[in-house]
Amino acid sequence: MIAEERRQRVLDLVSTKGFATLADLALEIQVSESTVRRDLEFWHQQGNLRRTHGGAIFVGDGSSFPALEERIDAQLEEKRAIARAAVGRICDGDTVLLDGGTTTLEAARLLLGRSIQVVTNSLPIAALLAGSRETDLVLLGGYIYPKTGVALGPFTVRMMQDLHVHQTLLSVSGLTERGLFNSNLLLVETERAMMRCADEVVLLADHTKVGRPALAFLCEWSEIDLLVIDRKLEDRKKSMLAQTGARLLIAGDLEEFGR
Amino acid sequence: MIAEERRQRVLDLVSTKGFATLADLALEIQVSESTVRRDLEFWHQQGNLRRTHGGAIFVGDGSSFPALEERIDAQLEEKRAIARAAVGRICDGDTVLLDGGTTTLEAARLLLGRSIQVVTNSLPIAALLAGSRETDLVLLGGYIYPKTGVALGPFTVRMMQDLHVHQTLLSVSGLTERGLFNSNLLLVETERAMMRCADEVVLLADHTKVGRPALAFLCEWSEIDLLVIDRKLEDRKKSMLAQTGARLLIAGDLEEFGR
DNA sequence: CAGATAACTATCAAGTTATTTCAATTTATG
DNA sequence: CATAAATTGAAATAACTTGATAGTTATCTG
Repeated sequence: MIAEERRQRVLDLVSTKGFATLADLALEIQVSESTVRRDLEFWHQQGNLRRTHGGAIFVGDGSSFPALEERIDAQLEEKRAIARAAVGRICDGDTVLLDGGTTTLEAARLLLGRSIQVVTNSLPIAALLAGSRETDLVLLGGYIYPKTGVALGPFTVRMMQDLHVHQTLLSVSGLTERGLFNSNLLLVETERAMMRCADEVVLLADHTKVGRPALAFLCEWSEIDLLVIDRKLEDRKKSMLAQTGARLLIAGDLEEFGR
Repeated sequence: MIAEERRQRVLDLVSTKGFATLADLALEIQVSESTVRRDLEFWHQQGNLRRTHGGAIFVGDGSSFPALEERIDAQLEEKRAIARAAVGRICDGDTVLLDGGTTTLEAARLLLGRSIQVVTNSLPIAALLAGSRETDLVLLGGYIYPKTGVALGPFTVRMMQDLHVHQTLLSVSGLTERGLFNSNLLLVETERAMMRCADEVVLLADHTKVGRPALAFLCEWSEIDLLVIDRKLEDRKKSMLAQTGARLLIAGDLEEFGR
C-alpha cells in the first residue's frame, strides 16, 4: 500500500469512529504503531485531528458544514436524479446561478469540467468548482451563514444587481399550494435577487418537501419557470402541484435512458 | 515509440487508475524507471499529477488548489511562526481582513474559534472558518482565480468600498527596496482595495521573498504599517529592509516563550 | 503516594525510492 | 554524411520510509 493511501485510511478511520487507538489503527491497517504515530502526527499538523494519549480524536476539518453533512444522505438518489435532469437542460457556454443546498451541490458535481460559467453563493459548491480550468466561477460575497456555508444579505443582493444569468437553479426547504418557503429571512431576500437576475428560474425539490411550509415565504408559483422533482411524488401531491400552474419535470422518467 | 506518445500513455495510465507505481508504469510501457520518473516529473510540473514516494496520483481537475498545495510545505515552520506573531496582535472583537495565501491560511487556523470578525477573498480560508460559531465571516465575492481560489476583480473591489476593518493581513509574492510585488495584475488591484479599507496594514512574508520582484507592482513601503517576517532573514537583507523605513516584527524571537 | 503499566520520544538499521552522473543511443541539423 | 543536441538506461550515491528498540514520561491503581 502506498503511503498516501494509508494516511487517508488513518484519517477516514479516525473520522468515522470519532476516536481510535493506536493499536486499533495499527491492526486495522496492518502497519507498525510507529507508522501510525507518524501519520497521526501528520494529520495533527494539518489540523484534522487532535492527538491524545493512546490515540487520536477527530476534529471537524473546517471545510464541512454540519447542516449539509447531516442531510447529505437523505434522498440522495432522488436528489441525484433531480440534479441530472436539471443539468441535462444546461448547454455549454451557458451562465448558471446555483443556490446553496444539497441538490444544487449534486448539480455542481455534474457540471464539473463542463465549459460553462457558474455563479454561486454557496461555499461548498465554490470549493468544488474552484480549481476547474473549464468552468468559470463567480462567487457571490456577503455574510456567511455558518450552518450551510452560503453567502447572504445586502452585499450578496447588491452584487447580483450587475449580473445576468441564463438560469437560476433554486433550492427551497418547503413548498405548498401558496408558493415556496425557506427557513431564513435573509436567505429568501437573497434568493429573490437570484430570481431577478435570471432569464429562467428552475426549482429543484424532492418529493418530501411538497406540502411543507417553512418560516419565510419566498414567492408565488408564477415566479417559477420549472419545477424539477423526483418520481416518488404521490399523485395527490402531483395534482396539487398541477393546480398551481407550475410546469413540472419529473426526474428519472426519461433521463435514465439517456445515460 | 515516440516520446510524446509515451508521456501521454503515462498520464493516461495514472489518470485511469488514479494511482500507479513506477514499477507498474515501467513494466506496462516497457521503458526504464528513469524514463518514467522523468515523465512523471514533467506532468507534475504541468500540474496534472502529484508525485508520491514510489509513484504518482492523479489530481482531479476540480478538487483542490494546486498552486497552494505545492507551496504548502515550503517554509511551513517559518510561516507558522509568522502567523503566530501576527495573530498575537489581534484582540477579541477585532475585525480582520485576510488576503489569500499559505501564510494567511495558517493565520486563519490560529484564529479558529476566536471571537472576531473575519473578511476574506480566499476560498480555502472561508472554508476553514465557515463552520465556526464564534467567528463571524464575511466573504468577498468576485471572479475566482482557479490557481489559488481567491476572489478578484471589480466585484471584489467594489464590495470593499463599504467595508472597514481594523487590520488587513496581506500576502505578497516578492518584495524589494522599491516596494511590494505580486504575480497578478487583478490581484494587486484587489489588494490595494484591501489596504484602503483598513486602519492598519500588516504584511506577512517569509525570508525567501525578500529581494524577489514579481510581475505586478503593488505599492511602496510607506503604505505598509508593519512587516512580520521569520528570523531566518539574512543580515544583509535585514539592513536592506531597515533602509526602506519599514517597521519589522521578527517572528519567533519572543513568541516562542508565549506558548 | 509509590509502583506498575502503558505510551511517548529519539534513534538506528534495513529496505526502498530519488537524485545525480555518465555513457550509449537516437534524433535533429547543417 | 558528419556533427551537435537530446533522450534514454544504468549505476552509484543520497534521501526517505518503515519497523524495532531503548530510555523517558505520563497515566492508572491499590
